[in-house]
Amino acid sequence: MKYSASKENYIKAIFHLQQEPEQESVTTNALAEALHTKPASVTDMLKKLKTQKLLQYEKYRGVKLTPEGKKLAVQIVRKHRLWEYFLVEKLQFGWEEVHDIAEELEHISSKKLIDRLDAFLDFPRADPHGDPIPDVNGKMPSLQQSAVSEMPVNSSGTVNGISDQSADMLELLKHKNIQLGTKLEVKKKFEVDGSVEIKIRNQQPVNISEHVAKNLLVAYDNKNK
Amino acid sequence: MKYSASKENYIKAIFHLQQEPEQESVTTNALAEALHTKPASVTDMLKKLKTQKLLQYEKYRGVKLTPEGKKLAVQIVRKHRLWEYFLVEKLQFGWEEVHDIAEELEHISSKKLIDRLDAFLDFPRADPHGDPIPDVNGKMPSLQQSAVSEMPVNSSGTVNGISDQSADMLELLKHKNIQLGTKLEVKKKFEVDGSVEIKIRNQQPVNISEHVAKNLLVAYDNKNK
DNA sequence: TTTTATTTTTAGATTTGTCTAAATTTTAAT
DNA sequence: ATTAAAATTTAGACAAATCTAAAAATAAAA
Repeated sequence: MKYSASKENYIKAIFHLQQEPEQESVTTNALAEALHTKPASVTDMLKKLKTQKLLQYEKYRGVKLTPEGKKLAVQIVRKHRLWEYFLVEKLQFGWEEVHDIAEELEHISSKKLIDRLDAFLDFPRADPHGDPIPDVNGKMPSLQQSAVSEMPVNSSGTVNGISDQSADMLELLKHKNIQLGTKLEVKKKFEVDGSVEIKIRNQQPVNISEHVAKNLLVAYDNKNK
Repeated sequence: MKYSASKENYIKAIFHLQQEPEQESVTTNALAEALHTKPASVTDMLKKLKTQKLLQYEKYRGVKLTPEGKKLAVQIVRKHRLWEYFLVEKLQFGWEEVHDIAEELEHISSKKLIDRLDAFLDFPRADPHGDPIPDVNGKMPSLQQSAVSEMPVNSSGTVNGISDQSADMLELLKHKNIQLGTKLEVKKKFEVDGSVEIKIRNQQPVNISEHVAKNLLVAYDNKNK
């Protein structure tokens, strides 16, 4: 079955909103906001998606994906994240630039394309933002991921994401030579201000502030590149 | 300026039909056929594209791209062919499978993406079908390309395209171990039946029929991978 | 528990791209 | 030079996805 880009966007948005804890059913207004559209448009579309069995919807009662809808959502997320990984890893894009492009690429329909891309990229487990990439069967890898601030002294890991994607943050990281895939080791943690001293291979140890340490995500289990 | 996938398809189709020799202006029916749509729809669209200054159109008089329209067309062709090259070269697709996927990918809007892709692929000059890929500025490389049948004895070149894309032909080539990028040398030419004996590195010389020789295209000048 | 405010839905329009059927224009043929 | 055939355009409709404004339902507040 093939769905329009617009429908896929609705399914994806519902999926993401559903993830939020204790967020059983998704509200019309929330969807409208997420999709930069108007509540009336959302109602219209929900009715269409319901007839396609992608979601459960009772008027005024909010919406929930059916298993089928969820399956579709996961496939879209898979595409989105694989393309993001490709853009950063192979085409040298910055983490911050890839979202919008992936937003378009995720609607390319060929399943074979995406599976081949997956293999070409050597089956990455997380995208450049540190979010897990579902495998061919839609299974999400359980990432052993944590912020640098949570790591014990002398432990090491590989940068695989960053939660604060602000320009300032990226600027700082670039300056400190930290990027996706950078292997680092925690040398010292300062309780006073929450700052952390880290060492990157072949470089002098550097100090990062609490803010940075909390927003720099590291994988310490998976061979994520 | 951004145009819908549909509009881009019209522009591309007109561009290709225009290429045909002595084909000054393109006809409504020809366009309808090329786009698998109805003449009435074409008329409607031409009126819209005219107001956007992409083409010259007088009713009943056929249509021609303006310089602006041509520029757009070339950009689309560039995208299409680069993606095809990517699919074959990096994702191991067969020549015959890539067209439809590239047909979708060519509408992804980011110019930066396509320029990065170009660099990543090392600026290929021809797509898997042997058609030239326009460069960043829209300039078509002049390919020194010819059919194997036209090559002098003892000359060599690299397979960069094939005109007969039939399943049978591809089957035969696969069997003979000939693929995109294969380097070959012409050993002998038989006038009787037009067949040619060629040698591929590390292999015994093989004989190909006149038909194959005429449809197997080889680059003997450009470093086309 | 009324009343008020918020959320959601309906009704009716709009835009884009398409279609069929009928009318018009051009081209080809007698 | 007419007439017949082919190509093209117009007119009117339709599906998808969106919108605004108004109505209805639910939730919150007095």
